Amino acid sequence: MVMKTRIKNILREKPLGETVIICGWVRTRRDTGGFSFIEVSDGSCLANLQIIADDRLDNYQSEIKQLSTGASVIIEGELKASPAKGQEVEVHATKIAVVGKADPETYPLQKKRHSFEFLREISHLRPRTNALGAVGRVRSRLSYAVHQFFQERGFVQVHTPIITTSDCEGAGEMFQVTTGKAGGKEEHFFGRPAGLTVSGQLQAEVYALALGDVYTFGPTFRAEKSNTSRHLAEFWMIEPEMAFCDLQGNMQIAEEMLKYLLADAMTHCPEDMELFDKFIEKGLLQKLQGVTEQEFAHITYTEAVDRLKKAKKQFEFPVEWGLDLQSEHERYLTEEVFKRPLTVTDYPATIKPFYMRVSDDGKTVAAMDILVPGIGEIVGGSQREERYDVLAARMSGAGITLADYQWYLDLRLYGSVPHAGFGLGFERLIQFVTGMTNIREAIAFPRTPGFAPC
RNA sequence: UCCUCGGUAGCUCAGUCGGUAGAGCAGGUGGCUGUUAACCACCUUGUCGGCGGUUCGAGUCCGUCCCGGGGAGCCA
Repeated sequence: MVMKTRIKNILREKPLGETVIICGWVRTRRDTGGFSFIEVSDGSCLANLQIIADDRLDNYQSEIKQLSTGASVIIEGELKASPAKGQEVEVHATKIAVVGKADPETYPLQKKRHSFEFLREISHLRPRTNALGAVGRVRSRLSYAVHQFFQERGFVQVHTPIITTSDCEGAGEMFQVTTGKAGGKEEHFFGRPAGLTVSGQLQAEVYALALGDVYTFGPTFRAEKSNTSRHLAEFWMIEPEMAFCDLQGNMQIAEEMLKYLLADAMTHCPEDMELFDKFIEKGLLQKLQGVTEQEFAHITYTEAVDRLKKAKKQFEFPVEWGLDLQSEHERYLTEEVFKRPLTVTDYPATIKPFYMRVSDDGKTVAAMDILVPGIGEIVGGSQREERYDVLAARMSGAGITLADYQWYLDLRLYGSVPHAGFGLGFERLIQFVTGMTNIREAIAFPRTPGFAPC
């Protein structure tokens, strides 16, 4: 194995005069007289490294001058200060090995800008572009920051099951899991119908009532035929669950976490974030900076309904206490009224799932949604119903067979405590942080109805 | 799933009243001693999304299906 130096480190440390070995992919080649400029990316950072290759290289005519976008190379050379504008340093190659060619007649990626729609058709090649590569790095960093945030605060990560026999009411359609031996006497492998999880919440509650503060961070599946810029059939969700915690505490940790993650991306991925700010969403950095500095707005559902009723704006859908807020209503509130993240709490019990805690008024539940400009709902959570009888009644009302969820009810039978939690859509967070308008750019391999090419 | 706008060269797109298809970029060849989406000259590229219909004739009109964008519902 070669002792490669990553371009990120070269650009940070700039070890002038030293011999370095770069392993990467050609982005572009420019010839001029007796030598060529080759820009190489190795994925470690946004920036390319400029390589000077001249005709003293024994394969200059035979291979170097044929190098095209996408080809893989191993380059050995001396790092020198660059005399021209555009880059501080460059490598004067003493040896260039062409590892893998990329036929320019058929290689789909060109030097110019491609539409994201086109890049989606080549999801196996699109991380080689500046924008998707940057998303990949930021996503990785944010994934790390999620763990860091919770671990710093003593939360324990729980790996909740991917295959489950419990539906989480109100969380959409489940994909069914079978052995594939259809026809004849198909038996349920797990003894009863099973599916891919739509949420780890119910199981996270089990561990919260044992370990205190826990979180899950894993894939989630929804068999909804949703075809929008903010829905995926397979997505990642962060779900903290906290024992001895009420709605207030829940709101606090959610706001703290969002701000922590935004700040982390700006601190640790400055070049990538600058790319988004420049080419994807103008003013992105200012927006994110503002979010980290300001307190989130907070209103109750009832106040939201009042505001919407008094609004001069004409809405397509009716506003009435008891009806759920529509997208247009949420967007109006967060984008036009408050112009910052907005937490809406205390929704009518009739429009929220059984597990949310019924408030003293008997009409509302201790629910919270965090709405964000441009995306809408990014967090959905609640204080959970910890009273056995109230929960059982709510479940029966929702048409749930109590016996199937006795394990969930047991949590209220033995040492029940007030507890709360929420779900944060990881891809929606990535959208918000990168400015990507379509969620299909926020995940490496998006799965949507009719689309799962590899 | 519904509404709406699209699908034309490898990519981005133009194509008038129905008369048989074009531009930029990419790619190829040659030129250029420091380029930066390099530059200059020349050259190549088409199942006009699929199927069916109307017509002497369809990229263009009609039907239908597939795919994509935007919006909605569901939600994270």
